[in-house]
Amino acid sequence: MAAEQLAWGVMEEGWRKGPWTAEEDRLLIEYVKLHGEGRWNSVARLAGLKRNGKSCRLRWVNYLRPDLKRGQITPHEEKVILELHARWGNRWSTIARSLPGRTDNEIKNYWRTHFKKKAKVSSDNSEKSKARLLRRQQFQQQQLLLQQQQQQQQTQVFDMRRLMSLLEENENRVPTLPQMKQDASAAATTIFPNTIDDHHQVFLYSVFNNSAALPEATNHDQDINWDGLWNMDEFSGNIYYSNSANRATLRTSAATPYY
DNA sequence: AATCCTACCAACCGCCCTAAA
DNA sequence: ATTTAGGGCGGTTGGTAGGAT
Repeated sequence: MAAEQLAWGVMEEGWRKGPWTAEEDRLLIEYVKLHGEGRWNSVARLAGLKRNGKSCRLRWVNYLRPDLKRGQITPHEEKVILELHARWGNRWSTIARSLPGRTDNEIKNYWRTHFKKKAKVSSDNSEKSKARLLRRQQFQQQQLLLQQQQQQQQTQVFDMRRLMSLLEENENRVPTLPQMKQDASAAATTIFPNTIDDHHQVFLYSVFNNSAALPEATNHDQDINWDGLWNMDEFSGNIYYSNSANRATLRTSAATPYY
């Protein structure tokens, strides 16, 4: 192990590792000029570099390529990253294809440093979410009792404001899609025992369902509710995006009932 | 001034896929 | 049908810089 100790910038099995020197960069650039991209394992032999093919490819793709965009990620790029990550998850290369000049590595690093922490905070909040869910269930039971008392005198009033408050109370939870449908239906029948019909149920369900359509939802610069957004690891496949844009949509819908 | 902490990011690793031999 | 080389991808590591204590 003596001469091949695993440290930065030392030789391992004949290959140099660690940070690239300016001279190595120059040799690699020269190689690509002459031979084009590809055949990376030939670089060592043809360019006189003591780097393996993988290392050369990575250096070129992530750092030396002339079409790379330097500098800070712009707010617009950040928005694109957020939207595409919501859609694709950690498929960094797929996301990178939508951001010319940015590499998957760059985007991945950006994501981890800027947003991963929020995801952790969100995960820490999951216990609180469970407590909120319990309170919500209790609330629904109360509502059911209340509704039974009022049922006799209930008129055919479509009170969307009550629905709004119920939805807002639950804004941070992350239900599954079947739960969402069930909840929408339950909320509707709780509040509108006599009036709810298929038409209204379809509407209520679409309200919940629209909340999961992030690309449209985050095409706004409003404050995003990160708690709901970053919980994807824990709730893979059951993502619920809650943000002010959705609530704004809901308010609009409430003001203009959907018939 | 020294130490600690955090953000940033270049580079590596292991796994996987694909095409050619 | 199998093997192998080349390359892509996502996860992780470790060095560095700068700010906070």
